Amino acid sequence: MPRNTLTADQIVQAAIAHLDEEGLDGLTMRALGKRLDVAATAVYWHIKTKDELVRLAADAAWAEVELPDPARVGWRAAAVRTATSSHAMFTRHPWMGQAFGGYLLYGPGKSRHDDHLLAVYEAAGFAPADADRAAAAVFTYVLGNALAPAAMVALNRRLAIGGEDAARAFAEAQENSVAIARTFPRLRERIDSPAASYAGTPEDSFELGLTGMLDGFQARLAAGAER
Amino acid sequence: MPRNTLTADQIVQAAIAHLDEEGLDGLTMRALGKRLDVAATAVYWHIKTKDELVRLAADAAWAEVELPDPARVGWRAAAVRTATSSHAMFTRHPWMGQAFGGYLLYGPGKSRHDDHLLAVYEAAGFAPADADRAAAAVFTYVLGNALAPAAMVALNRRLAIGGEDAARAFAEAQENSVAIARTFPRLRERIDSPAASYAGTPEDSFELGLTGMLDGFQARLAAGAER
DNA sequence: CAGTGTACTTGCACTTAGTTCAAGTACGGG
DNA sequence: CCCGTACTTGAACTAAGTGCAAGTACACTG
Repeated sequence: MPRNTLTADQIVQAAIAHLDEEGLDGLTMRALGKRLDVAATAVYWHIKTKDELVRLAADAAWAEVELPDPARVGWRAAAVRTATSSHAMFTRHPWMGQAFGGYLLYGPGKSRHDDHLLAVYEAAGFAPADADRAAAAVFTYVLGNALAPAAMVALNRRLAIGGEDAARAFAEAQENSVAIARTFPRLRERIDSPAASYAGTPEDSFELGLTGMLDGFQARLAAGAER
Repeated sequence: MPRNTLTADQIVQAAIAHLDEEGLDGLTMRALGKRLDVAATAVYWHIKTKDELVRLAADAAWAEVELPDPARVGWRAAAVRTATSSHAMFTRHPWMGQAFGGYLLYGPGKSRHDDHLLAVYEAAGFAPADADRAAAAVFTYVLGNALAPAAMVALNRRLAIGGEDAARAFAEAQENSVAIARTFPRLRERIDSPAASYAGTPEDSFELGLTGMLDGFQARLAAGAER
């Protein structure tokens, strides 16, 4: 093995730094090569494609997020902290807001966030379906907020996705369009399992998450509080 | 003026059809030209760039959304309908989930959704700050959910944004990262106006929107309802 | 110490996609 | 019949992802 040799980890760290500084569009293989003082194509020995590189960078970025213990701080505080720390991660790495769209579905076990968020509500004694909906609602709220900084970066820029088998993926997307719950590994497990006791449809999840929010607003309205 | 001539509207309609069928990545100028039975570069006489074309397509797609009258159906029903119809639009046009990130900031007065959503809560008698937060929370919830179908399309694909002046946009993005409220024209107007009575910070908006949701969940938890 | 295989690294080149531009073309008006 | 305006075209430039054949350097073996 040569001595001063590239490693996949070096590449991922350099990619994160580059993404943070230049944004998702700033990450070109040639630019990354320049940063590593290496030919652009040298990266391809260690990493299959640019997509995989971004995914690895996203994995590494998620690992930075500190997740609270719901048993110690209570479910409300845990939910808020989970949401805010995740949001802080999105703020620190704005490219994640864009990349996470694809990252969501890169496979189960990749993100600790979904499992943890669900556990928060389960620990509080929510009925399974309600825990699912609450976790999904909070996460999509964070994700929606995370898109704001990403949108600012995207201002006056170009957004593009590329790949093959568009028609099939498209059909699948429409079929599952409302089912963000399915994109969380443990929720998917529960939903797809034959023994699952999950009774709600994806539409239920969306509607009830929304009405859950409205209940909260109504309480504030009733209290007439101008905070 | 020649007889069988392209129009900007024809191009936009073709672009929407193409985006719906092939996704954001499927829209290449050459493919669009083929669909219009015209050279790819003919489009450039009518439309400045591909970015502008996507923006025009997004404008046209938003125009399809039916928005309810809060005075007639009540604010809760109006909020749900606004959210669901907007979500349906994102489902019908999954590329919007990606494109909207940039679309959000293309300028004020482009989307009816934000104004309408705010009006819903104002009509219900919410305090201004609470109305802002509720509108922002609901919208980000929809937006987060909308990202799920987009994510499915993005599966195994590539996400990229391109453009210039990255550093400045990036700094601006970080500064305003939590302020999704600012991305809504009327909210921005209220926040930036010297006479504004809006007292909350963007962080307040995020935290209070979140706790508003949690209040709703708590009510459901207390009711012990397994719906 | 010489040889050899493995683990990289490199430059070249191919491809796709956005965009520009000089050169056309067609149609309405005079 | 001519001419100008309003388009349309094909060639070409650029940037970026990626494959490939060829090279290089290090560790290990004998």
